[in-house]
Amino acid sequence: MSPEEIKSESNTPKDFIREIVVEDLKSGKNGTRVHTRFPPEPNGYLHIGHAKSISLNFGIANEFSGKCNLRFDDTNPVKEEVEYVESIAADVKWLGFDWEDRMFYASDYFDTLYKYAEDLILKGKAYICDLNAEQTRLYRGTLTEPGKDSPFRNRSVEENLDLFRRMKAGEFEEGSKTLRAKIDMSSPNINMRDPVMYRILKTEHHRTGDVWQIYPMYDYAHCVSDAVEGITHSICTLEFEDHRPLYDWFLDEIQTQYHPQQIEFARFNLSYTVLSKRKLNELVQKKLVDSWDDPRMPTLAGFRRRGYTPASIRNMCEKVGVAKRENITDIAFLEFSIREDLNKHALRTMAVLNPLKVTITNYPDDSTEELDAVNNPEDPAAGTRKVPFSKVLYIERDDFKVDPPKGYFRLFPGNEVRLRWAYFVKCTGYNLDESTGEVSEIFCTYDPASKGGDSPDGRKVKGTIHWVSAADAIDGEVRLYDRLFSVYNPNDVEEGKSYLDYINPDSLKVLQNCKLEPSLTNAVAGINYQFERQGYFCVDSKDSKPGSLVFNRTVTLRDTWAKMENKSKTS
RNA sequence: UGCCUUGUGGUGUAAUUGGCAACACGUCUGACUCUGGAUCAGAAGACUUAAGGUUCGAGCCCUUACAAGGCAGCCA
Repeated sequence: MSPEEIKSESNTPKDFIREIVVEDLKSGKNGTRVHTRFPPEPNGYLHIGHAKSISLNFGIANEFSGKCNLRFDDTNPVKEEVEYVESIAADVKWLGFDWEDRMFYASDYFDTLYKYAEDLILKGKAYICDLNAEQTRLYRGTLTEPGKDSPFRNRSVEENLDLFRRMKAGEFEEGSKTLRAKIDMSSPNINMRDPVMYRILKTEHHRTGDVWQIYPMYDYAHCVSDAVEGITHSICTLEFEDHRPLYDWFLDEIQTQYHPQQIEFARFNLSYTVLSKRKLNELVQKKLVDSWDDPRMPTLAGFRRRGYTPASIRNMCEKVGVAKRENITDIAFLEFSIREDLNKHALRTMAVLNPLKVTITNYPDDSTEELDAVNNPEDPAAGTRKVPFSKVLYIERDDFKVDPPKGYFRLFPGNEVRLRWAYFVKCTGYNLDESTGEVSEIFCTYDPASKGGDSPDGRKVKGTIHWVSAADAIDGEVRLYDRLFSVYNPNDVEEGKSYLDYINPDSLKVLQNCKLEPSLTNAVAGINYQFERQGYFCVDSKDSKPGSLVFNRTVTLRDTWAKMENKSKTS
């Protein structure tokens, strides 16, 4: 990108990180390079919070003709597994980002890290400490009191080097020794109080197997990994702000060729859900959801199974912006984003979720006809399809009322509505189920002249409802998903309660024997459909089988009628 | 009670060397409509945490408060 382009770009509003990048490009700090990285620890599945970090890092690289690496921060073998690296890579790819040939691991640099550690020892900037974990904590001091020097702080370089090599060789027990940076035990920044660089861990590593007995800590490994990869801007979340002086200290002491700049931004939070790995894990462990990819989970796997598109997630991340203040993004942003995308792209179909039988009394008994239905009014290129019509149909139970409330303009005795893409029908009567008192079926007459959905006499109807031919319908299961929690911020609840007390009991409703239009027979996972007037749905990738289809509701359509009803109920 | 960071409509973000607080979501009207969807038009909603100060003029600069978040793993 030329300086002129950078200049003109800088007129449009930018977040503070992109501003820094632009400034660095102008000053030539890193030449013309922009190089970021997304550095997940492979100890869990990616969630929507990671999506923001991913689109920030890859997005910046793309915008400035730079590069973004995928790097697994795998310095703690006791928590990390290959299963996670695979799912993480798949999720990043699904989101639509490409690390090309740059998938790296912090463990790729274990040799380098070790060598630099010896250099630091040689410089007298690191020492082997025999304090155990408990003692280390005591010596560290507190937030308000300075720490005390470790009694091992002044070992000779020779002794330190010897001990470190023997640590590496596996001569010592776990927890018996650490390598520490020699900085300042009285620093007001606790991270600078001789932080541990290496600990002894006799656990097999998912990539390096059992060759290492010692593993580097995050603070040491991360900055060096960034430097080795030539990262220019190392973007992380706010809780690492206090670590920045340490990040810089290591790189200054080691004198790496590159010295990336760490920049912190506020992590993403979403209303009506939780995003901590611990809490998400607890939901799975306690079987409050069925797995990590349960469509109610805010994991990328969950959103994917729910029917969210990568574009909708990327768009939301962009719109939400990036800053340094605590925030909770309303899930309405995400819902807007998915509706915006699906409205343009989803194929319209008709599906009756709670069927009510309708007999068209003046329609010939054994006749069926094929009517043309538009696949997507937003996209003429999507074409049309045929839908079978016959004497007996199903309509949505909610679309008929014996006693319609004010403003209701669907079916009720004496009222005429349009069956979408079919005919005008007028309700002439209904039967009640004697035991329950519920409407069991209704009767209508149709106007043959209104075929296709318009009456030649110019007569208008207020309501249009969806329907499906009883003889041609296929049965299917439909899972209606809603927000997982019933409160805006489940992380901040009444004293004595936990987020688990606020799980939305109606987050999942399963409907059996829904009646779907026959064109849905061959529906497959990965395609988004709109069930007209209801919402967007997709085939469940796990439980759906040909012949016994299962659909997930991604999100409802906006429903201003429901809003009006709710308002009159509460007022 | 130490250090770091952050306070702008309900929510998320803007405001270019100090110059009428902008945009999006949400909310509310109305129009249109073969989806009570979409679309279109419009409205309401913030004296920018508070109090001082500098200035012709402060969301922006300076004080001092207050509030929120983070930090005492051999986690990341």
